[in-house]
Amino acid sequence: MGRQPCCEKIGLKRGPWTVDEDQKLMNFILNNGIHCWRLVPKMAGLLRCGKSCRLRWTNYLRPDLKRGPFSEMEENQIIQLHSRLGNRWSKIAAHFPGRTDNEIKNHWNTRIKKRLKLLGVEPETHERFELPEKHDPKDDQLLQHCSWEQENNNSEAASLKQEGVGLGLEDTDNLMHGFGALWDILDMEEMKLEPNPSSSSTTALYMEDTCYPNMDESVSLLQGSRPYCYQSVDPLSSWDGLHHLEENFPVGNNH
DNA sequence: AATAACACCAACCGCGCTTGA
DNA sequence: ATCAAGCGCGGTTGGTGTTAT
Repeated sequence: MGRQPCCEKIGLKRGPWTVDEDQKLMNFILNNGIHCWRLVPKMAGLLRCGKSCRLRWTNYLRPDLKRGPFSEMEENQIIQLHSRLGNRWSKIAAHFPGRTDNEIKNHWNTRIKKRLKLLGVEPETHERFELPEKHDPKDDQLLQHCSWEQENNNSEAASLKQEGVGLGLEDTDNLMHGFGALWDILDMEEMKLEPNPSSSSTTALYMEDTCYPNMDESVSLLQGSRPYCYQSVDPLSSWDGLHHLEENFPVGNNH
C-alpha cells in the first residue's frame, strides 16, 4: 500500500506560479507567518497543495534569499562541503545563508560537476583521475571561463592562496591538496558560526517592522530588487487567531 | 532564418523522518 | 509501542532561454 497523497489533488493547480499566486502566498505568509503548510493554500486562497506552497516560498519567495551567481569562494566551499557531506544539499545549504538547497544542487549538477571533471577530479568521489591527452577544444573554452582561473582577481581567494590553498588551473596537482587546506580554514570558521535561524523553512520569520509591500512593491520584489518591507509577525500567536478560519476552510482528510 | 543542441533552473515526486495522539 | 499525518530532503523532470550549426 503506497503512501496517501499529501492533499486532495483533484482541482489543484500545478506548474509555474503566476504573479498573482505569488502575491497571495506572500501576503498570507508575511501577515500570518507559517504554522501549517497544509492550511496555507486554503487560507491564502490558492489552488495549490501545501507542499507546492512550501517549495515556492523556500526556493523563491523567501525574503532572505540571496539570488545571483555563485562567487568563486562559494563554489570552492560547496566543493569542500560536498566532499565531506556528499549529496546532503540541505546540510550544505546551511553554510550559505540566503542560498537554497535546490539552488546549490542545481549549481552543482549543471556547473561544478562539469568543471571538476575538466580538472580531472571525479565529482562523486572527489578523487583525481587521469585526464585524456586529447580532449574537446570546447573544454578549453569552458575552462577559460572557470572561476578558479580568475582567483587572482578575488581578494578572498588570494588570501587563501597565501595560506597555501592553490586551486589554480596551472597547478592542478595542488587541487586536492588545496581543498584540504581550505577545509582547515572552513572548519575553523564553522566553529565560530552561530546557528542560522533562517536555515529552516519552518522557523519563525525574522522580519523588519513594517508593512507588507503593496502590489507595485511586491512585483518589484518578484523581479529581484527586494524592497524589504514586512510585517512583524509572531507565527505561532498569529495562527492561534486563525483557528476559526480553519473551521471555514475544513482541511480535507484523505486518510 | 530555422532548428537542433545545450544549459539552466523551477517545480514535481516519492521516500524517510519526526511528531503527536 | 504503534500508527497516521505532515514535513523536509534528494532525485528527477520539463519548460524556457541561449548558443551553435
